[in-house]
Amino acid sequence: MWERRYGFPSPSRDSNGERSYPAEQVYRLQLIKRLTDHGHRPGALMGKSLEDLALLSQPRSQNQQSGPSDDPEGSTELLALIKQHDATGYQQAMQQRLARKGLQRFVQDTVAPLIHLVGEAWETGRIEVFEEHLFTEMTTRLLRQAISVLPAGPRWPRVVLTSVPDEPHSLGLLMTEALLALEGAECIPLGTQMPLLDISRAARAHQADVVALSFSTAFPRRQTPLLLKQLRLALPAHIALWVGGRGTARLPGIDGVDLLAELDDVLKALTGLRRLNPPSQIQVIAPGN
Amino acid sequence: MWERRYGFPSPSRDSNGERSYPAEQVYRLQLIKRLTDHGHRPGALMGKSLEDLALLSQPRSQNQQSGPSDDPEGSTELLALIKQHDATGYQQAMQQRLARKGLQRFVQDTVAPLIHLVGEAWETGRIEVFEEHLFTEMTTRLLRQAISVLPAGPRWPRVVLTSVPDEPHSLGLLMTEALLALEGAECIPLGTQMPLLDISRAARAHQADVVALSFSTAFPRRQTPLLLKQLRLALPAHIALWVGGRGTARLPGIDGVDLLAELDDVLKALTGLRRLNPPSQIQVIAPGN
DNA sequence: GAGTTCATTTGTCCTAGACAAAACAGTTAG
DNA sequence: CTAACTGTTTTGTCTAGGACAAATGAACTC
Repeated sequence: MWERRYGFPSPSRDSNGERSYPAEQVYRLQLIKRLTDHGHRPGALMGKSLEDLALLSQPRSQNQQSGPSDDPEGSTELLALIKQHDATGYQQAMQQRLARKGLQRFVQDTVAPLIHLVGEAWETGRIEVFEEHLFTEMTTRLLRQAISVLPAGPRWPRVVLTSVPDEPHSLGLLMTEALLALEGAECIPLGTQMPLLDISRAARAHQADVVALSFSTAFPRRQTPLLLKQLRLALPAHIALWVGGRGTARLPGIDGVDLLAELDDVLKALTGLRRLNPPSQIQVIAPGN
Repeated sequence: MWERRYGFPSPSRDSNGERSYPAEQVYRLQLIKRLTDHGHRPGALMGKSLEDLALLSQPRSQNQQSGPSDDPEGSTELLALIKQHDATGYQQAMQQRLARKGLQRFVQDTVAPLIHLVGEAWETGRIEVFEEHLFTEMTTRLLRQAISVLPAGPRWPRVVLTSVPDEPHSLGLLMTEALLALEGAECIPLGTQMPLLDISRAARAHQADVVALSFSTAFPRRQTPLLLKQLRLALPAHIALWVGGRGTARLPGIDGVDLLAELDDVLKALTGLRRLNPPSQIQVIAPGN
């Protein structure tokens, strides 16, 4: 469509008349993809030169006035380990931080900023695909292990954690699970990419009090509101719907959907829910709403 | 295309002239999808009645003559726990089996058959999406934890584990990792869905001796051979390429690609590699081939 | 300065034609 | 009777341009 409409890209044709994209145009398209993901409009980008595009990519971290210690958690250091492909070193450095700070602060002050940093590096192409994968894998393992050693006990409320189709990112869910499990909630992690109807079925089957969804920045913002409305409709009224992740920034409010912009809001939402449905009501089905 | 060619599906149109598929046709399409995935051809299925389609789906477990104790590992029992949505019970039952049998036998005798059983249930629609997700999540956690407690030490060879784009299944990789890690190999798990060029980059960056890929039955068989040839070409000659999973059944042999049809073959391949490159050569770059 | 209306942008659907690769079937040779 | 070769059919995916609705941004009014 862009080819027809803007004259770019303009691929050559192979012997079968099929489009063949020169590496230069592919690179340009990758650049454009990054920029459109950040809100730039295709029509405005098509005419620009490679330099102009590169310029637009850069000045992202300009807005934040950086203090004397902009990176108190050593995220840069951790990222450096990843970029050296030192899986063991990374794991040890993270374990050390986890032991020093405790799980909650570790998640909020170390993991979350690091994920953000990696996301930024990803968007600007400063990190290789396999480096990002290694990071995700190692961090996932760390968090899973940290969660698995938490003490057992009576848990409430029951929270189903998952993401919608086309949203494969699981780290946000895992961080949330860590925070919730710490506070004594019962987490039912169902992986990512669950069709809407199945989310609803899962919530009923597991007698969940809450369904928590995560959206990354990469998720196509376009369809999010409709998606959430549909899910809210499919879900029984007494089950809360929590939605978080950077992909929910600047999302219009929806009735019956709790937007958790920051990780901190997860804990607030939990407190709020518990105030409304005091612990005496544990095991009561459908406490009303 | 099917609509144009076979007259099915024949969706109604909404007010915008866009196709709208009745639930019955969607169900029928799901049935057809399952059958084509198992080798049936679309043209032959289109004319059939719902009953005929259902009949074709059934007789899969017919071939194996079932002995008196067809399910010695209690897979059915474990699956039942999943279908009762009893995550805790499943986890405990698995932990118990793991403790009793040891990791290697656990993986080969319990996890692998169970994954197979779940896959079968999935293909015939006898398991809900969210049940399959819960199973995957719980099993993943189990295996990861089992791997993480293995003792450290000098490890060789270095094996990069990943899958190609459009192949999101990770349990096969995780089982392989468990077996390899047990035998003292150094595993570098890079998650799933890595573009070919990045697999090659990763292998170089991590100085891997082996790249191990996993293909599930759901992977489009069509493109597998070409994919593997391309990857083999992109990869340095001294790095072995191991390919496994049920998606590689009936795959034509490819030069320089080791087909591991069964989990057991992983261990054989490891032994073979070690015989060719004896441990004295540890740290030697590109031992020739 | 905030809300409403209009114009533009943009993604996604529509139809129909063509062809190459894969799968099958039939034939021939050992 | 098996195995390799050849021709035919099936099947997926590409091609082209047309249309329209939802999303976005700009201009206007209160």
